[in-house]
Amino acid sequence: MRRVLNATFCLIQALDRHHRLASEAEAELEMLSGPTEDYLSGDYMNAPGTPLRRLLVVAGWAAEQHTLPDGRKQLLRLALAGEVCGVVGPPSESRTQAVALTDVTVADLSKIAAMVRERHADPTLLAAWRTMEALRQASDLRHLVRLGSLSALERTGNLLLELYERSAFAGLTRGAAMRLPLTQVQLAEHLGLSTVHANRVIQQLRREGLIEAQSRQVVFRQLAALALSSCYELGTYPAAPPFQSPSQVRA
Amino acid sequence: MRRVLNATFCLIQALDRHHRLASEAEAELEMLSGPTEDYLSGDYMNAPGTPLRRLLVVAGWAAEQHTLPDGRKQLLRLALAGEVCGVVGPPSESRTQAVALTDVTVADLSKIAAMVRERHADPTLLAAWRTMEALRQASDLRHLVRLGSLSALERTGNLLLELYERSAFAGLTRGAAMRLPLTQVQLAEHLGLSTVHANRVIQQLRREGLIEAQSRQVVFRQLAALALSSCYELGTYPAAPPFQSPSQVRA
DNA sequence: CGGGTCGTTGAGGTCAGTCAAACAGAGTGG
DNA sequence: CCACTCTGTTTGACTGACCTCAACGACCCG
Repeated sequence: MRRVLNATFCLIQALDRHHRLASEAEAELEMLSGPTEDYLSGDYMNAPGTPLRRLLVVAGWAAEQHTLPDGRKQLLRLALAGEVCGVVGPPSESRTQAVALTDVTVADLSKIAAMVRERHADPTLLAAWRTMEALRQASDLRHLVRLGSLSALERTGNLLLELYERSAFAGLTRGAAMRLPLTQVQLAEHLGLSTVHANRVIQQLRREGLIEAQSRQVVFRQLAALALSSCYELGTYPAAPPFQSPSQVRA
Repeated sequence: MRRVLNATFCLIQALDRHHRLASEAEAELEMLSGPTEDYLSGDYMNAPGTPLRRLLVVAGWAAEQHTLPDGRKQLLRLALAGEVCGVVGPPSESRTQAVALTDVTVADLSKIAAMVRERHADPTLLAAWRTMEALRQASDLRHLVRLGSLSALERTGNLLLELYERSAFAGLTRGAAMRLPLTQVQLAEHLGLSTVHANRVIQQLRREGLIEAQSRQVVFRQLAALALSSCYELGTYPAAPPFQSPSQVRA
């Protein structure tokens, strides 16, 4: 019971950050939000063969993963707390799965997504939902640029900065510090690098004094310098969250 | 006047392929579709600083292009006739522009997009629109996999095959032949390769007897073999168009 | 203690980028 | 008609970024 409340609350929080919700919208969300599900790091979160559901990440990190016939894996989109995981087009190829990158708690948004699609939702909810999707799309495009045009070093710094801004938006940073519970293997799979090379790149960022990285946490030492050398435009992401109530307490 | 009709007709055709339109939907489209615009190869199609409009490509090829501070360019999404160009998230960074890859005729879909967003549209139109957007998203993800996980050779073959299926869907192929009016420079910018290497890769595909490429046209000699060696899953794209009236006459 | 994952390091190979130059075709102007 | 330019393709030689293979250390947990 506690969990259901948490999911609803987290969802309202997340959407409200994108667009101020009317109380009617909050009521709708409370009615429709289902129970949460827990997964362990590495678990697949969709039944094999079924199309991906839309899952709100309540706590932890998740991603969509594409597996090639020969076993190569590509992490397509990372989703941190407050973001949505598991939206793909209709081909819904069986090679694409939603996977838990850490131990994770998620909530199924299928019903809400359907409601939004059918337009039976509060206008403020629609607006928030749309903004959220637009941001996700922008994030996709940024990653296309990363993979297509940037060197390994730029790519890595660039991604870290985006994750930092997204974390900040979700109220998950403290100063220049950000939790980053991903393994280097996972980072490499997202960045299109070998794990060995990803490791070396991270070390170089450290050596150059741009970041400190240790025990699932990254501290940015020179944000502006890193942004410059990584071709990242700071401030692109909607800035600081409007205001954060003492909410985001860890479950 | 002739042109306006063409744009409307092309739009109806394109949407109808995704989801059978009711006649009410067609009426709505006829009311809202604006005049077409012509651009020359290389032109930017949005006024600088303004957010990208949604443009239906009536004839020719277009793309969204991201330019890095140091001048590197990345073609994000290709749009061929019947597809939409110019959708990006709200950051709408000034570095992203809609560009004509060939001489091109487009129609502004802003009004229709707004109508769809506000839900004042026929249900079949909404469904068609949604399917179209989903396909575009799926295409984005495929390209992420290409750039992140595939070698230059696989990447190129894979892209060609996707373009082939998309062309076929739009009724623009004849047998195993497809028009491909892109320069190798443009292909390279989309594939994240140098033009020199893109050229060598294309030659290798030719040498291996997988394709014939010449004068803006590609002929696939061994579709299945190419798909296998390029990690492309044939048939992922909605198959042949329902039926093509003698419509797609070149303007 | 053994076995697991994760991070780290070294040596060597290869894929793909850079630089440079030459060639082909289309359009232009004399 | 022939230079002439411009864009696009092609080729060669060289360089370097990144990958592969392999092994090792740190840490956690049973």
